[in-house]
Amino acid sequence: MEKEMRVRFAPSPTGPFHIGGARSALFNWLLAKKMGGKFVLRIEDTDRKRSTPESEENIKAALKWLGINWDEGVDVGGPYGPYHQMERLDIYKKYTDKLLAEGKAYYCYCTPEELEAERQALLKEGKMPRYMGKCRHLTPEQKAQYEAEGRKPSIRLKVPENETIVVHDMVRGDVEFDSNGIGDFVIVKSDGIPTYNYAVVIDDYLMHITHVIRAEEHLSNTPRQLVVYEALGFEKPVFGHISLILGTDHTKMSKRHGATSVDAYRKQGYLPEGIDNFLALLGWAPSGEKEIFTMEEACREFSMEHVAKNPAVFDIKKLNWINGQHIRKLTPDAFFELAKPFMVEAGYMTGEETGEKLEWLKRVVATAQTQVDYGAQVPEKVALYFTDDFDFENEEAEAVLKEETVPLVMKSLIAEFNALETVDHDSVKGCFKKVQKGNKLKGQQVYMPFRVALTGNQHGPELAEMIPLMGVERVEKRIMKSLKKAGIAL
RNA sequence: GGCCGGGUGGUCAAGCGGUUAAGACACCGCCCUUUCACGGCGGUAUCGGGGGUUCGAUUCCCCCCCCGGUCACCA
Repeated sequence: MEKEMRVRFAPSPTGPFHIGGARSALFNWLLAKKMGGKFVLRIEDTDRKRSTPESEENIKAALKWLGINWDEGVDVGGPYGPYHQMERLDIYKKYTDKLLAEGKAYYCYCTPEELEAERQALLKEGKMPRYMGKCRHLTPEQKAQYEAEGRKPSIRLKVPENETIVVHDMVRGDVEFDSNGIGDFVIVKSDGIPTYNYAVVIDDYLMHITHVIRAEEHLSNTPRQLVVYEALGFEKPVFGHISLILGTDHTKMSKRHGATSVDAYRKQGYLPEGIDNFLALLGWAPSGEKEIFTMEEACREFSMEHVAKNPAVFDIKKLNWINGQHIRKLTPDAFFELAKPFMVEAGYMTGEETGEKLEWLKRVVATAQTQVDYGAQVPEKVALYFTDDFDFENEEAEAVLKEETVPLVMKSLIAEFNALETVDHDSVKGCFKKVQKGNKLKGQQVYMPFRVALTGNQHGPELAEMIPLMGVERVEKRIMKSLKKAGIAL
């Protein structure tokens, strides 16, 4: 039997959850689901200065929102916990002691200033800055001397010389590195906390991770981690480095490219299925031509073999289109729920409405479902139902009302509406037809002036849909006001 | 700068030695519609450059160019 596939997502809680992180998590999740494996969520909180509980909560909430649930990890537990690195310090220590005892690692008493001086000197010579192993062979006397000075040592790993380190990568193939390009790096900081390149190896091994899928920025870290695997005698996982997401200027996506946090998109009223769909398409393509799909459909087809090597530019227009497609598939009630916070924010509702008022709001919001790409766009689309105060959009619109048939059209239409027993789409439509035919007018001559008088705009939703929602009384008031403004008497 | 990765239309991308080089977004036009949107149909536009290998290169190899990543007691 094949060994169970186990993947992980291991963010550090140092800021709002980034869209790039979401894609890494998504690819891992897709792979795990596809292969019937397990997805582990580990929190890498060893950077005590930047890690915050808020960030961790933000990440977990965003993952849940996106539908990326974890089988093992923080909060849910699992057989290989704990899943916060700061709770695993004793575990790392055990391995560090072993490395020290075997002479594979050593104490380094260099100060940041000394390190910086060495780096600058190397740079000056045109060499690659790296640690040259100054403390590699300290005598007991020298150590005692440093200790007496009160220097707190860090611990470095001895990196073998003249070796070719090859990373077997699922998306890039074999990538070779020269071990001489890597200096003895720090595995435990002077405060006793392990560094990323060290802790990640121990954790991945202990958590039985079989496939490490992460962003390309980690590719050049991988040879360092491989050295740790060797020193510890651990079996290595398979790696897969997916490309970066770029901004429109082709540099790594950052704040100046607009919203980069998952939260920002959630707050704009994007759908998790829209974001997932878009992210999945960045670096991966399904075999067919269908580009709109659910998470379930995606993981059925997902394969690392079809993951692209080249970085992808984040195109908000395509995201909008994809999200719009998912919005159109929503039930009216689901769409209403999506729109609600924005409607409340716009002051169009309180969220406490019930009965007829609520039903009316739902009907109004429903008119926007084919018009928007994300929730925040709803209020502007339905604004005309909430205020009777409007201007003509331009002179061209106002000019429409100067037609000589306008007074007749207006008078007849309003009379017809008032005579209606039930005001709904079909009956209103009937009124338009009756007035049009009865006066032998063209559609343009009746619909357009009425639209302009009613909304001030030449474009908008279907009149037969709009009028029942506004009610005849309001319609009449708005018409009269517009005509007066345009200087037309009935 | 060293090391590493990448380069198919404006963007996301199929392609894996022989194709009229898919498809999607965006853009333009047409249709539907009273208008807009939705939807439908169609169009413009691409293999970074130069050498090889081969009967034949977008596809394989080399060089150049361009872009990106990384060189921390951050992850």
